[in-house]
Amino acid sequence: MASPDLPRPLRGDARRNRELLLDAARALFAERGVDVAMAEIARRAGVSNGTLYNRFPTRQDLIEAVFLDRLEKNVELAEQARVADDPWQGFVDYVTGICELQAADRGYNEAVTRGMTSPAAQQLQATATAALGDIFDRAQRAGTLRADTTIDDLAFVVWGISRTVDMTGDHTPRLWRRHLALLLDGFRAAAAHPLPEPPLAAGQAHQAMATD
Amino acid sequence: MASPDLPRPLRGDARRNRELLLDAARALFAERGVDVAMAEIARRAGVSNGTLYNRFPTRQDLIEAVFLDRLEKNVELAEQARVADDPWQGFVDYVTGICELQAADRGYNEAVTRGMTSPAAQQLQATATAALGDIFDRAQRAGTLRADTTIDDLAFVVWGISRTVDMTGDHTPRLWRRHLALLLDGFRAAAAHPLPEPPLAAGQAHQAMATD
DNA sequence: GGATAACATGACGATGTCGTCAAGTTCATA
DNA sequence: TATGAACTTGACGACATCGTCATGTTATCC
Repeated sequence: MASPDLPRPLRGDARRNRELLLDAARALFAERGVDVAMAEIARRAGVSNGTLYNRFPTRQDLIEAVFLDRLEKNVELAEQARVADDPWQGFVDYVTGICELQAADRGYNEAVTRGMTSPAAQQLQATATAALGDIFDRAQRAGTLRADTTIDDLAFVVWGISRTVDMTGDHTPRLWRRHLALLLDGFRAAAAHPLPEPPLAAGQAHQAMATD
Repeated sequence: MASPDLPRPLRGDARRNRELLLDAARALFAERGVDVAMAEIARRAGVSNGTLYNRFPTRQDLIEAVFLDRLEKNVELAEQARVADDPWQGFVDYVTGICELQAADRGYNEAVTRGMTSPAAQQLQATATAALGDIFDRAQRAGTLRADTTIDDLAFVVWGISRTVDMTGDHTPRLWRRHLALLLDGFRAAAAHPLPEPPLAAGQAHQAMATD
């Protein structure tokens, strides 16, 4: 049957409209979050809402298409941090990097929270998780990162910083760095006091915070 | 002329319906947040939506009526912590207490975030803020709480924990205590590394996090 | 340059929420 | 117990968003 399951390529106008929609969605997601009205995205892109639904049948499809490159950026950050000269500095740089992604785009954290289910996204997340494991191991073996933490504890950082960005981003756009500095001091081995609860199990963390 | 500006007392049935509405709203706010549909609150209370709007013309009125007693609880926690034997323990107890309030009631943090504008609420917030100032001073003078933090930095704790509760409360209801422990370790003087940004100005913090 | 599949359009019905109001009912007072 | 004010009711119009679909248009291929 000569059927390679490749989807046939889009027609020229359809491809152009797809790009216009992605641009519009990217901008609106960044400033107002991923729950903006679909009709508004279409209007901003200069196409009808019918076209929007033709290209992206569900909001989730649109979200995943928009944020795939942010996931790639995330992986890139992790790869750099994994080979940093100073293990602790690598850890700090990575964490700071993903927080910067969030500070720059209100929709990013919402998208990751919702979960990215496309195969491409899953793959990137797996890669980032693996690299993050190395980053953690190195920093813990160096004795700077406290030994009783897990990569799943980074969910606290991501969640907390995104909330601070939501609350203060408009008015004091750099304040989240203060929040992060306080949090990071709590991750130092020198600061360690016993933790009262076990960390999130790996599966739960993945479900809840995806990869970043 | 002979006009004490006291509002006349409600009629018996109206008073009863008011209580039914408050009970219904309290329960729904706690489990689903303060944005539940007004009609659903009325239905749960067993009255018509018209009655709901008669008693509480705006959602904000209802929210403030529901959460006033939580603010009182907050003040109570602060008064206790202010006279604790160990200043650091007092600080920890207070912070843990307000986090417990949030963990028990999804609506509480939303309500405070939105701001409580009634005179009674404002007064309670002012009292709590004053007590919190003392708690901070004592713990800093004792040398356990790092000196470069401000009461406004507690906003980070409140915001972060509420987010963690939102994300994990259903599945791992005690996990937020781990998050809090990590945060508190970052507030210890022994852990202090320089902070990159100045704290929120007092006015902004009040606006943003109210009193807790 | 014509035929056809791919695509775009925007009006539409469905759904959910809000706050109001005219009409009916109940409480409180004398 | 009768009267008027206080209160309750639930239907209603306004609004916003969603996803669909019949119709009209455009690109692509022979």
